[in-house]
Amino acid sequence: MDKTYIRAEILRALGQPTRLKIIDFLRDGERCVCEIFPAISEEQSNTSRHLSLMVSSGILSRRKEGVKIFYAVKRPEILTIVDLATTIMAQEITGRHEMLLAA
Amino acid sequence: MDKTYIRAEILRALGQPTRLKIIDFLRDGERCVCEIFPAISEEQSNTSRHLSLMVSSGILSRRKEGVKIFYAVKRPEILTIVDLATTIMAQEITGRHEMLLAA
DNA sequence: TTGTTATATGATTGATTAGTCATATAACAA
DNA sequence: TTGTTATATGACTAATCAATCATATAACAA
Repeated sequence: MDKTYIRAEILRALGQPTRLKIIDFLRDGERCVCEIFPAISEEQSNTSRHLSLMVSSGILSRRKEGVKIFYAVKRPEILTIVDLATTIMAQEITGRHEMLLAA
Repeated sequence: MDKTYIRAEILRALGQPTRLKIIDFLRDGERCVCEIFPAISEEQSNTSRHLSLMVSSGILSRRKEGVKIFYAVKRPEILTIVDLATTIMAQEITGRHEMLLAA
């Protein structure tokens, strides 16, 4: 129940390439596993594990409909965080580029 | 140079309890290692490793002054991300609480 | 019922990680 | 010079992680 630990868990859940690919794919709305894993070119079982991890970290929501399970980004703040990471990445790349030019 | 991988690296650097404690301590401005490690109750060597990791991930900046090395949060977006994670955590806790009440 | 599709999970492997202890380096003071 | 303080790093360990393969479960169709 440590708050630092819970915050870290949320951010750690976002900090993995396969999971980021899933989140990017879910930007347009909910999708079932059968749509997600071919879209990100990962195995079904691996995709399923990452989806479960993100549900238990509070990143994704899960909805069952017949045989299919639909996943969606649970809160808009998630996408804001990912977008801010993109901003930081862009600034880093610019910065490193300028360092190279100056050298 | 994969962009998904770089974004993941930034978020992963934020998603660890000891590193979150460091970032929280650096909210008020730059601090040297000798101030940081007692404040977060971690070993000097462990703290130094986490600081180096965050510098190479683009999270912190490093400034040398005599014997001391001062670290600071490199970009305001970093703190925004951490604050959003706190918001998500609060919503998660509220949600789980309501589920308990409803059960 | 049997077959098919969608998803989850046990068992395993190799890689990465956080943390510790001891030591190295570097800057400055006396 | 010697001593002291601040920081970084090599070597190591135990724990966690991502990915894979095979298999289990669950829902529905024929």
